[in-house]
Amino acid sequence: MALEFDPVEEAARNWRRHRWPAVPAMAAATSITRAHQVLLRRIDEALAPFGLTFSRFEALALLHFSRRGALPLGKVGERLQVHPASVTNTVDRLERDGLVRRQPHPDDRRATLAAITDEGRDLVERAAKALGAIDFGLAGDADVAPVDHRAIVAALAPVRRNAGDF
Amino acid sequence: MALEFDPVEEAARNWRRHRWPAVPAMAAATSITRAHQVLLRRIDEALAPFGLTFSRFEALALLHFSRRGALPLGKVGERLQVHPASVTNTVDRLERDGLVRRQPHPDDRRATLAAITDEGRDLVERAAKALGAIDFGLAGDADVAPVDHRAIVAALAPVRRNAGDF
DNA sequence: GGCGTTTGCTTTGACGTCAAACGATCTCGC
DNA sequence: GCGAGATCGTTTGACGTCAAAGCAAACGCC
Repeated sequence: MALEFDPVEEAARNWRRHRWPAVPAMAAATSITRAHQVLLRRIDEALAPFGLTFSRFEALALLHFSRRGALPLGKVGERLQVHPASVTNTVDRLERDGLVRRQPHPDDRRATLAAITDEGRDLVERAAKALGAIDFGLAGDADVAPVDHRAIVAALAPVRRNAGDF
Repeated sequence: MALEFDPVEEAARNWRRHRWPAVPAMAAATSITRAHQVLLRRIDEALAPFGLTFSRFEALALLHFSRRGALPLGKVGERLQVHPASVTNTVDRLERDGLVRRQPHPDDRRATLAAITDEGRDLVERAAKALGAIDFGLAGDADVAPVDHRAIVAALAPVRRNAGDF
C-alpha cells in the first residue's frame, strides 16, 4: 500500500531533470491534489453510512445553518462555489432521499427554494458528529505526523484569495 | 465574482454556533477542497488548447519520464494513485488521440503496456511549458497574496504521510 | 405597455473518480 | 503437473464537476 518514496519528491526530481519549469509550484499543486484525494475518500467513507456524500453534506449543512432552513438554488451554488448544474444534481438526490424539499420562491416564480426537512436536520447533525469523530480525514498520528490545521489554512489562504474568495 | 467574506471563516462561525466538532479540521478540509477546485480549473484551462486534461497530462508525463517510455497500466495507476478503472479510461483517451499506444507486455500476457508516441512526447513538452507559464495555477500576485509553495507542501506533507504516501 | 436583455434553473453531454464483478493469466504449493 | 488463489485489465454503474443550450419569468428602458 505505502510507496517507498514520496511521489511529490519523485516528480520534482523528474521535472528538474528534464528542465521543466515551475518546479516548486508543481510540487505544491501535486500536494494539494493528493491531499484532496485522500481527504475526500475518508470523508465520503465516514458519510456513507448516512447515505451522504461530502457535496450533499455541504449543501445540507448550508441549509441547516440558514435562517429559514431554505435558500434559492442559485444562492446555494454561490455559497458552495459550484456550478448551477451541480446544485440541480445535488438537490435532486437530497430530495429523492427526503432530506430536502423544493418549494416555489414566494416572490420570484423563476426561482426555487431548497428547504431542509426535519429528517434532513436530524441526519446532518448525526453526520457532522461522524465527521468530527474522524477529524475530517485530517486526524494525524501525533507521533508520526501531526497535522497542523492552522498551517494548512494559512498556506492555502493566498490561493483562495487570488481566486477571488474573500 | 468575489464574495464579501471568506467562506471558510463563515463556515467556521456556523460550526461553532451549532457546537459542531472539529472546527479547525473542518476549516483545513474546506480550504483544501476549495484550493483544489481553483487549481484544477486553472490547470485544465491551460491544458485545453492541447486537448489535454490534468489527469491525462500526468499520465503522459509519467510515461515520458520512464526509462523505456512505456509502463504497465497497473504501474501507472500505482504511481498516480488512481483506480485501475481510471487508468483504463485515461489511456483510452490518450490512445484515441494518438499520444499513447497499448502494447502487449513481453513477459506477462495479462499485462498491457502504455507506450508514449513521438507525438505524445512532443505534446507533453509543450503542455509542460504552458503549465509553467501559469505557475500551475498558483501564480500569486506578490502584492496582494504571495503564494508560498514550500509552505503548502510542508503543511500538507503530514496529511499525505498519514495516508501512507512515503 | 411592450420588447429586448438578464436571470434562474434544468437538461444534455463530456470527463473524472471509485467500487464491484468478470475473464484471462500467472503463481504457488502440494 | 495441477488446482486454488492472486493479479491484471476491462466493463458497468453510481456519483461528482463543468460548459453550453434552452425555457420561463423578471427587469429595464423607451
